[in-house]
Amino acid sequence: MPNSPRVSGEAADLPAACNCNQLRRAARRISRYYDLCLAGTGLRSTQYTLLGYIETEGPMTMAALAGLLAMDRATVGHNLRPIEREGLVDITVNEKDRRARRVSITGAGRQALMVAYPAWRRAQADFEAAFGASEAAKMRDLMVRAVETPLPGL
Amino acid sequence: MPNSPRVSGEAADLPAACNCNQLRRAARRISRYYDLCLAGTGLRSTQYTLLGYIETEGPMTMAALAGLLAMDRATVGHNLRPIEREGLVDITVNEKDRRARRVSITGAGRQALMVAYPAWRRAQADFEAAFGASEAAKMRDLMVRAVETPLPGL
DNA sequence: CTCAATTAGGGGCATATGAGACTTATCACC
DNA sequence: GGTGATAAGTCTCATATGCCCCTAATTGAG
Repeated sequence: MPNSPRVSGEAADLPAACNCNQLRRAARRISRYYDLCLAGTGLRSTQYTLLGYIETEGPMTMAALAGLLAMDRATVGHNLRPIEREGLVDITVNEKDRRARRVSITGAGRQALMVAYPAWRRAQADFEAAFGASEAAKMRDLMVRAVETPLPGL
Repeated sequence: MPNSPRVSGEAADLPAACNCNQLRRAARRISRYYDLCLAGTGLRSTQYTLLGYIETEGPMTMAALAGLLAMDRATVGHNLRPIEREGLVDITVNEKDRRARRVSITGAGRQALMVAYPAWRRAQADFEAAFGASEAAKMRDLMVRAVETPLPGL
């Protein structure tokens, strides 16, 4: 067919030029590797990160967790469900402000974190060996700046 | 409590040092912004990207799409479902290799892409204005290299 | 003190993501 | 030309992600 209308000239390389697409592509691939390494520890990468923040920052509200993770409040609630069910975190009503919940890590949660730590270490080390440690540091810095970039309406 | 055992000394800043976490944090935030801009166009960012690849690269199998998107084959199948239902792509059996499916964009799919293009352009422009165009280019380059980094068992 | 605006979460919905087991089809080797 | 290995997709299941709308609680303006 002679007429397969393209969206536009500039759009021809859209996917490759799209910041969002490239970010998500890389996030998928790296997440798969970290999850592969974590397989068998009982924790997914999201859960490992969630527990890690609570462990290092101490008990906090879901909104605070959402801020740390650059995650929607509702998503935090959803993601806490499985690890609450397994007793890795406690969620209690904050008596000072009864709207809020206090999310804290349990002994079992710390245990799970310790068990998973070597697997995470392996993922981190493998990735940095292949990608380059300094490149990885550069990448993390860019990611932090991307998260902190103010965007209209967000 | 004096004894709140920490996982380990090195683990104290785990979440911030984790390549996977920082990548996902940024992907969440930037995705939210692109999706916010795309709201009302009828396409999510994933769907826009999927259609964009099919439009620019031409009809291909799900496995080929999975490769382009650094996405699991099953996930490609799932993500095609909504846009197939809405008639934006056609999925037909490849008669040369009856295991494979040929995924192609339809006229309605090109139309949807054209309608969403200004919104995508706005998201891209806004992000690069705030983050810096050269930083964005640097980021995309790092993301491509991350995807192409060989990892054991992946 | 009162009431509107705001904030914290929950519930429902839809898409996004990938593992694992399975089905079907192709290919390579003998 | 069988036959075992491999490849493409699907189905099921569980988690991940974020929207909207809702309720409850707090805060602020007057």
